[in-house]
Amino acid sequence: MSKTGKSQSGGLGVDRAQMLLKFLVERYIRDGLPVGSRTLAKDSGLDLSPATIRNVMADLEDMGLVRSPHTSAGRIPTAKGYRIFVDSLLTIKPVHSQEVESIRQKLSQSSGTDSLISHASDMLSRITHLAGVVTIPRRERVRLQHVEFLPLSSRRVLVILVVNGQEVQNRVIDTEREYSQSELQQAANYLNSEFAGLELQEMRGRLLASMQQARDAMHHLMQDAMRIADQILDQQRDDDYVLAGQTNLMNYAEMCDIEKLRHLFNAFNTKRDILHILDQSIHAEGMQIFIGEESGYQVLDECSLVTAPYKVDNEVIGVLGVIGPTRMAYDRVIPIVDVTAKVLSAALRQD
Amino acid sequence: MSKTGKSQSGGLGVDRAQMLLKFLVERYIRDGLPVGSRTLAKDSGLDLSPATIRNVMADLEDMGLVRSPHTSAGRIPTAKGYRIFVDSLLTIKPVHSQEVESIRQKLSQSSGTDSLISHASDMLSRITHLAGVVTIPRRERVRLQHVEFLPLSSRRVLVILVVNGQEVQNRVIDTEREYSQSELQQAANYLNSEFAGLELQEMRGRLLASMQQARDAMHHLMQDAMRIADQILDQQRDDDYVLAGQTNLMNYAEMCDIEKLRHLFNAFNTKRDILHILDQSIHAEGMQIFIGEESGYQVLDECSLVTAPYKVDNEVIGVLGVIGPTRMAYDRVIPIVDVTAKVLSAALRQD
DNA sequence: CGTTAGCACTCGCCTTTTGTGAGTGCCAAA
DNA sequence: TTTGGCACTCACAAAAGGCGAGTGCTAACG
Repeated sequence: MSKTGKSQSGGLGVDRAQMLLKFLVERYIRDGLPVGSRTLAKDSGLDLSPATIRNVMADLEDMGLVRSPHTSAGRIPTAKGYRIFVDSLLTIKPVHSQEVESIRQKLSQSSGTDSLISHASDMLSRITHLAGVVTIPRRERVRLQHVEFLPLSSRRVLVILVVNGQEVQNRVIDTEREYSQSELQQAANYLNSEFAGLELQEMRGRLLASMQQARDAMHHLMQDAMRIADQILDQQRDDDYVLAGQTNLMNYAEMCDIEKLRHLFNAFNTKRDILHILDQSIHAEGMQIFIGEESGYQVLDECSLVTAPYKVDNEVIGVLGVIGPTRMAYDRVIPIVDVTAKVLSAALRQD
Repeated sequence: MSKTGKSQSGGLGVDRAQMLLKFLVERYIRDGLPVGSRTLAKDSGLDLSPATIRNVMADLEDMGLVRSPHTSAGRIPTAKGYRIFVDSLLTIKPVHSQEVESIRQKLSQSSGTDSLISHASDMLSRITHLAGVVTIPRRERVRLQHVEFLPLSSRRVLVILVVNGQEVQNRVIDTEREYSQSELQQAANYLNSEFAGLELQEMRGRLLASMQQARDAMHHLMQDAMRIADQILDQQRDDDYVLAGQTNLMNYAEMCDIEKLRHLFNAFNTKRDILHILDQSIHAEGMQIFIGEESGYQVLDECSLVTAPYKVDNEVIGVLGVIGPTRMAYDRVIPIVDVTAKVLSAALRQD
């Protein structure tokens, strides 16, 4: 009845419902308490009586955008309600310039990819008071810069690979036969002169080809080196993330349930599920927001995840974001995540 | 009165009090509930009436070994009570052989110091159901094996140091002037031939001496290299630990207080305080047990820490242990920590 | 027809009350 | 020295009551 009435009232009526939803969500985010019709009537700015509001609320409830925790409490937004709010009602708050500056400063003064990542995560958690998460960058193109073989014992060789400018990867391999120092040197020289600057995958191909032609003495060592390259490519795949400020999450009332918190923290440690969700955002072009149950993962019930990809050379190489209660200040968090991604991208470029 | 009475009763009386304390602590550890005189009378094996027990309890309370949470509850051990219990009453339970085996297996199949450490931590937490902690090994003697300079850009050089067999450290330095590839090569050769096999500190000394004599062209680069060596020594100092199974702590009733838990977790993240306590155990010769307030750190109230040092070549290079509620199963935990330290030591030796 | 006031009703939450039982301390007797 | 007895103390749980915010519905109003 009232539903049809509302839809018949044309654009204005819908607008009013949306205004009220917006106000309700904002209020609930602010106070964490169910919002009643009286509050809405008084503070929404619209000149309506509580009774009218109640009718609108009934409509919103029918649409599945709000719900009452119990008979005589106000309404709180559902995941669907948050969705509408975030997608079309949200007024983004500009980031405080001193916050941007502090991020920039922190990231500019940190050297090395690793510390960059962990500082980014830290800044995210500190500014938003939520948990910050940044995936370890995964470069599709792993470019060999330099390789070094170092004999450890008779049949063990330490392989050091410098890739992508300044990342150092190292691994011990057990060789099939003993190599002399000069042999190792020779092999390294060969690889460096032939393949420096190439991507690991390409190097792999060429190495295979050249080995088929000339089955030289280095054959086995080269094969081992290739195995290493493969391993590095593999390792690249099952990557990792850095989390900061988990403890922030303990401050929120909705997290008072210790059992829930435990599961969430377990998920953080296990990493698998979280990585899976983050993976979804790495392939999306822009920011992504997962609200509560939407993520499909039980542990993230009542939690939202705001993510933004970061890139180098216009290529997405990782995702960062924050995890917090569904009831987070999206208007502040979204731009902060956005700007952090940009600053991190910039910092990585000149790195 | 009764106190003098007890001490006059000679050895037997004291024994009885100790027996009762032991039983009380064991029972409290098992159930987590205050233990009353009736329970003690019924299950302690001693043939005494509750009233007698009460007298003994009053004595123990006077000595500060037990206390009542409130007027009409049983007694629970104080930190001092736990101390006596652990120091002189505890009957150690042998470690289940399959547990030792699982530790050994896990550690033997992990390659590299880092994974060894984190697996050790993981096993500790898994077997004890508490939080496991293992410090990153700090070798007093950092022995240079090989050094490599790699030009990144005009004034940036990547320094790769291989130390202690297979550990690779790398750092980027900004140089004062531009060095050619051959200059870098030359410098590396010099360092490798002169200092390979020496400890960093000794190298530092000799380098200083030789630089005073011959102020050669490499002067600055050498200085930079020395700075790196220093940094590595420094970094060695303010080291780090690996924590596993924090979430286990959430299972314990005494941790239901979210505020307390938050502080504890914060301490884990900050690392400073925890490191400080662990530092104390690294200089002690054997196992160490910190009970509750004894540690002197507020956050570890109601928590105990059981640690054991681990060594390589008879030199202590780190500490491992578990953190849990004061009310932990010391009889099981202590030997587990002990054996894990031994297994880790063994695994590191052949590494 | 949308909007509003009025009203009965619901229900979470807080406080108070009350009962219960485990456990104590003390005393006097064995 | 040990024990039984007894009065007493409290934490804890369940029950009861009051409060108040908020709802849904209905009927009246412009």
